[in-house]
Amino acid sequence: MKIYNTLSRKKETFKPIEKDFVSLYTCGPTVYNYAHIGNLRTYVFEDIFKRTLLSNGYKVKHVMNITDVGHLTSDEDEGEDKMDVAVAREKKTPEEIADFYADAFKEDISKLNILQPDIWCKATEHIADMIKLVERIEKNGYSYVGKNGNVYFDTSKFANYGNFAKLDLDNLQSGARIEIDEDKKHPRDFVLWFLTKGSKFKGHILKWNSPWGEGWPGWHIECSAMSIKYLGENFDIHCGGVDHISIHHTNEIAQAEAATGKKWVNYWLHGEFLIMKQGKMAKSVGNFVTLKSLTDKNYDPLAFRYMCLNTHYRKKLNFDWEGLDSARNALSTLRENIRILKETDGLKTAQEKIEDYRSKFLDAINDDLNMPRALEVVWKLIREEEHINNQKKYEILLEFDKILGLDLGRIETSSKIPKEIDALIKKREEYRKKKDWEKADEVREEIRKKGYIIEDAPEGIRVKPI
RNA sequence: GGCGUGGUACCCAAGCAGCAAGGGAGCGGUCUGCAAAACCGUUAUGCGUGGGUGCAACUCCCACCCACGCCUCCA
Repeated sequence: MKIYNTLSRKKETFKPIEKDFVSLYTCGPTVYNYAHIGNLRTYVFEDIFKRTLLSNGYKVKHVMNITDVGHLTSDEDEGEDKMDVAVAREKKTPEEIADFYADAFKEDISKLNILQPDIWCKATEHIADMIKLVERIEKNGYSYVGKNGNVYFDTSKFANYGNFAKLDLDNLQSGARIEIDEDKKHPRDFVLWFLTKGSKFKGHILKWNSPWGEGWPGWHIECSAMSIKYLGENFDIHCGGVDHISIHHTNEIAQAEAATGKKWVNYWLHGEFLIMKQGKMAKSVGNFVTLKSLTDKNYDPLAFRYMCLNTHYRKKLNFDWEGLDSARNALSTLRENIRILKETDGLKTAQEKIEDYRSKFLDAINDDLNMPRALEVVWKLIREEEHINNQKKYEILLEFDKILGLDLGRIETSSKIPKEIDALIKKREEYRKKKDWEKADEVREEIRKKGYIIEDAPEGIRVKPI
């Protein structure tokens, strides 16, 4: 399969370090608030990627972190800690906040049919690993202690700093948007370990002892430390959002490689943003839409998943409600077709035709996860009239769904129809038998008002909640 | 100011040198007592604008316009 590697800015043929085995690290959520659908788009992309790896026969070891250490509102040694803000807002302990939002996150991804990682790792449970990594960096001479006592990474010592993000270091306007920190040798240096004592922000709750004094870890160190712990000093793939390329991942690479002295990650994949009319969605901007706000409006979470699949992961996705409606309708037609295929038979099967569809589908997903093209194959197969029988179509579509994750086999059952509605349906049937259409239509309208739609399909009556 | 991405029908969106995928919506039709669902047909001589290279350009090159992202925590 081919994937676009941010390291080379090219599509590359994927070759894992170990045959048939893939080590995968995906940047996880910060848990001081709900995830929004922009965050979730990235996890959907990563899920499609993981499912594609699995369908190519790889065993995948997937690690995802949970950032339950607060981030400062600025990467400098100032600003409030977001976790502390949540603590003040919700009057809970940091642990309670973190657990609450981590659970909410897991619920969200489960609703989106996203496969769980093999290992969840919480930052607060790996402070010792982070300290060890900072010590290695220190021992190798890549760090210094500022006047305020914070430990900084010395980017000038790391020869390839910024190559990953193609940063033009000479032309970066440091301080253009943020205050230059006097304690750093260079504005682009970043904190490995914050010291409580030196911090301008005094109310910080989470803190630990370290060789440099009591404090808390710099933001970037957690991913480096935990991924190395679970996947080794050199592993296959690291994923995240595009916003992380220039700072977070650039710094992670610097730290990890300064500590180990070897190449850290072979492939980097980044998902593009979901944006609204007024720009990107961000927790810090506060213009975010959660999955719950979708389900509150009776959208199937998988309609959002379909919406994500309709655009390539490296392209910005414009979110609006019309677009979500469009995805919902498409998914519903798709499911309806699957149901019909399951329940009916058709023409004779031409095996070579099936193989043709299968290979086109696999070509699409293996070409840097081209899901719009994969969906095209799905629709063409659905509407294929000539050569493939319905049972075969049904089988192969469910096979495709192992990657799409749209739960296409799900059938909107009539099983939970209340007795009251059931009685009305019987009543309507009686009118229909007598050809009293007026009365029958009245009953249909009554059923509709109670929230159900009746369809007189050729094979019988179907009832669906609206 | 620097770096980057993108502008394809009413909307979303593939394609990226050789007859412009797919979905949604609209319209017309088949089916139906009527609906609904489903299906069929239909909607870009055109791919932001202006130049250039090529037998051939949405696809390559140059300029310009517009939008968005990153350079600050952020998916």
